[in-house]
Amino acid sequence: MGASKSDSFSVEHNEIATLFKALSHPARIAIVDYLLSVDSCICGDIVNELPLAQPTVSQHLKELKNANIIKGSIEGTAICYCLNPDTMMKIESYFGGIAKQLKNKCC
Amino acid sequence: MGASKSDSFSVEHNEIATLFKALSHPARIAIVDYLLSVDSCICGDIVNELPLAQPTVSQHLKELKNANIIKGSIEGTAICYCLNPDTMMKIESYFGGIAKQLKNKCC
DNA sequence: TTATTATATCGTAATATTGCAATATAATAA
DNA sequence: TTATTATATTGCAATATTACGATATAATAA
Repeated sequence: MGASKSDSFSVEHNEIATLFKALSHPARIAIVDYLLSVDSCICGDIVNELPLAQPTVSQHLKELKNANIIKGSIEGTAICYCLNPDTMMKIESYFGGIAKQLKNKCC
Repeated sequence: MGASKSDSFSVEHNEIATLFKALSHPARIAIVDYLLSVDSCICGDIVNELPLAQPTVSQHLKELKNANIIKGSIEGTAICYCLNPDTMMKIESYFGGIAKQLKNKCC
């Protein structure tokens, strides 16, 4: 074995884990951070921001896009990426719920 | 190549990514969920809850412990695990900050 | 002491991720 | 049409993760 036994877990648990997996690499956190710091949506500038080759950045962007953390829209020759507020809010509310529950129970 | 180029990224970005990596597996999300649902802190019951062998669960618990997401205390022969509220609040505030910033900027 | 019970570690096979050079695709510009 | 520019995909090597049987450790019970 070696593959993750995702079938054995609930859809919800898999969804949350998939979301975190997309955010489990420093390059992808750096991309999210950069997209937050930029007023307008920037595309290939991300490649210049990161210490990684263009294909590697493209791969990371793809993973973020698959997880619905970012959205990309075509603008002429370039592609403009930005954060997806819906997904961010989803994660926030998940942890908001946990934080609320933790205030009552503790060991 | 193949290894993550963590040295090329900031300590902050690496820390957050490490935290999220600990939550990037459905089994570990299930553990967090279970610890939330249980009033008192439970130990080896986690093994019975999950569809995984004991060594595999132990390994997942170790990763959550290393990331400071859970804490373990010895209770006789057993070990009692519980969530670490500090780390949970840290994650909550990370997404809270993002949510706040996203309300102004959007594409 | 010798069980018993609970958890951790070792070793290893299967699989997944990371990174990049080379190349492909797609849209505009000349 | 042929560049040029921007991004995506392919293929592959290096490394990391996942899972578990076997075994080790640690604390109590008999």
